[in-house]
Amino acid sequence: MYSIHEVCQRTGLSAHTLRYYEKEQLLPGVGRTPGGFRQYSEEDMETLGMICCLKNTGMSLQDISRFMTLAREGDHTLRERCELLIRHKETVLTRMEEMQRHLDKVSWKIDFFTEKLAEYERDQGSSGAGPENPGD
Amino acid sequence: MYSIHEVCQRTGLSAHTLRYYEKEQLLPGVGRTPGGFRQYSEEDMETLGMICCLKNTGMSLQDISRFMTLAREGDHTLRERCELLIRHKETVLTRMEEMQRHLDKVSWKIDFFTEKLAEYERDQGSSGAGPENPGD
DNA sequence: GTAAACCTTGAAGTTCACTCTAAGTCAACA
DNA sequence: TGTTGACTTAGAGTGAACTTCAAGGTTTAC
Repeated sequence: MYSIHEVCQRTGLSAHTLRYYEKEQLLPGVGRTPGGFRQYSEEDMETLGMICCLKNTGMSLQDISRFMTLAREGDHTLRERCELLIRHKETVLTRMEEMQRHLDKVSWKIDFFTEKLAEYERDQGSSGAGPENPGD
Repeated sequence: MYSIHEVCQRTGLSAHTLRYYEKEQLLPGVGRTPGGFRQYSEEDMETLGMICCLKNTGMSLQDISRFMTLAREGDHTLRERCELLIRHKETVLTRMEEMQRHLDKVSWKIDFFTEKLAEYERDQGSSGAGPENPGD
């Protein structure tokens, strides 16, 4: 059993965020001490691991909530969850390929700017104050 | 010269978004017809290309706005812009590597769920209504 | 036993990137 | 000349994912 503070340290999520996730049905029904403090079980920690996994690959909290609702319904939703994960993986792969293409464009721009910069500094050097280390 | 409608078609951005970008200083000073309608020049289109390039690689509109302000200041900001782009590229590469790691985790989860599903369906098949194609 | 640190709740506030609304203007066509 | 329909503006609204606040209850260390 872990306090909210321990869970923060293990997951990197803030206490605020953990309470928010509970409210939003991503991880409902977390246990309480007699005093009313949250107590996370080993199973809760595993669920949180899955939540972070999905969140880190860009799934919306709403979709994660739906996935977790299915998980709570039991093994008869295994096929649905499996298919959902496979579709999600494909989405992420597509997104990464797109990102690579966009990044290629940024690389071209860098080449273009580097060339333009070299030209500009050559002009500055010949007509202006001169290079800082002429005899280097 | 392009009307806002033509720019929408060429960039995939909505008219609302184009006006918003103008207001937010990403692309200020777009020309007007005598009647007050926006007229985008060839140069504006190039700037928009750069904006989309940065946006598509996840740069915030605030940072894009800063970049565009530098661009308007002239060639003496070339070095700064070049360095900025290089740093951005590194950030994106790091983000993509992280994403790949997170995606690997999703893949493991899929394997795990696939196995669990096979087990579950085997159990269902032996104790329940039986497979749908017993003689296949 | 009391003070400081930490927890609880519900609700309001924040940031980002749009997106929509209202009220009015402009252009093209019958 | 009138009527569509696309354009203009300022400003309000939206949704996602938190984040902060206020007011109070619980633990723990001295």
